[in-house]
Amino acid sequence: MSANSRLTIAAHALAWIGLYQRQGHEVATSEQIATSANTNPVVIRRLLGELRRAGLVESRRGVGAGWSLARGLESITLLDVYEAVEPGPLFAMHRATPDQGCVVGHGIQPAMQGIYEGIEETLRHELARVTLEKVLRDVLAAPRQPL
Amino acid sequence: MSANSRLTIAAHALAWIGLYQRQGHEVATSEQIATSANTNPVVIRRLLGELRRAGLVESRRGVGAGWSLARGLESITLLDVYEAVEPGPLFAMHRATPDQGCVVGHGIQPAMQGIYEGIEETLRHELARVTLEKVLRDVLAAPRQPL
DNA sequence: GCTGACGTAACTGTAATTGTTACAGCAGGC
DNA sequence: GCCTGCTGTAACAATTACAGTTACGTCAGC
Repeated sequence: MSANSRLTIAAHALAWIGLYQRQGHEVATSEQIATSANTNPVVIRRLLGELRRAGLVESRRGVGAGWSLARGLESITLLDVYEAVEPGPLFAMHRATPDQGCVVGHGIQPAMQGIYEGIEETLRHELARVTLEKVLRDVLAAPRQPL
Repeated sequence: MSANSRLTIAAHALAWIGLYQRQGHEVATSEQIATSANTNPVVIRRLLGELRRAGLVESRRGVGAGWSLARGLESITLLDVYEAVEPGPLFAMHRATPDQGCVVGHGIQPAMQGIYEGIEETLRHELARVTLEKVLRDVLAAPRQPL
């Protein structure tokens, strides 16, 4: 489907900020997060900007600038992140509108629309069941690399 | 997500063939289906080729060539079509592997992997609940355009 | 051998994602 | 009042996938 990594990177960033704050720091910089995620700081700032628009994080400017959580990790779900970061639907319709003179061409879009809506609703429900708190817990539960 | 229309077009093609066969015809051509879906016959042949590999349709060559269902519409589910037509996962991991020296960078991929697997399993379950028979029923239930 | 459609390669256009550079703007410290 | 470090955002390149299109070899029945 040519899936993208936006949800993954956004969850990574939130988990990173959350852990960093638990260690006593006030704000995290896009530079630090980008290093952990092995990507470019601008990519992180873009994603965090969308999360801020959704009210999940806050940013400070000036000296001592950076990013902090607007809500606790336990109150943020993957659905919140998904909706902030993925605008479009899961499945697309025909590019060109099908032949309306054909029975199938005429009825296929409303039919699939209805089916897709139900499926996306289920997906949302599943995403809503996973909090970022659980994500961080799973992250920390990963087996340590033996040196 | 940059969603594609492959599942939609494949379902369209199967519903079209199914209806056409119920009207007494033996095989449908990619040309006819492409006209209904308002796309190119090659696009249809490519998709139907994948459905054939999955055992959902059959094709004849030579004179009187075309496509026919290998199984009844009531025994084909959207999951069958989805698996035939969409190879990859729903969500992607990081492009570059994250910093393994960072706790989050190290644990994020197994954590998200596990979460994503559960979600995709639910998606599959939902897709499996919809038969192509139901799709065709919904298609035919669409309100007629008044002339 | 003629015909009509499949099977598939090859190429193009378009769009999305990601990475990257560049630079203006802000806020606190000196 | 200027310096500094980071945000905010524009702009562009590289890569990739999807969809559309053309072209042509292949097959099977007449």
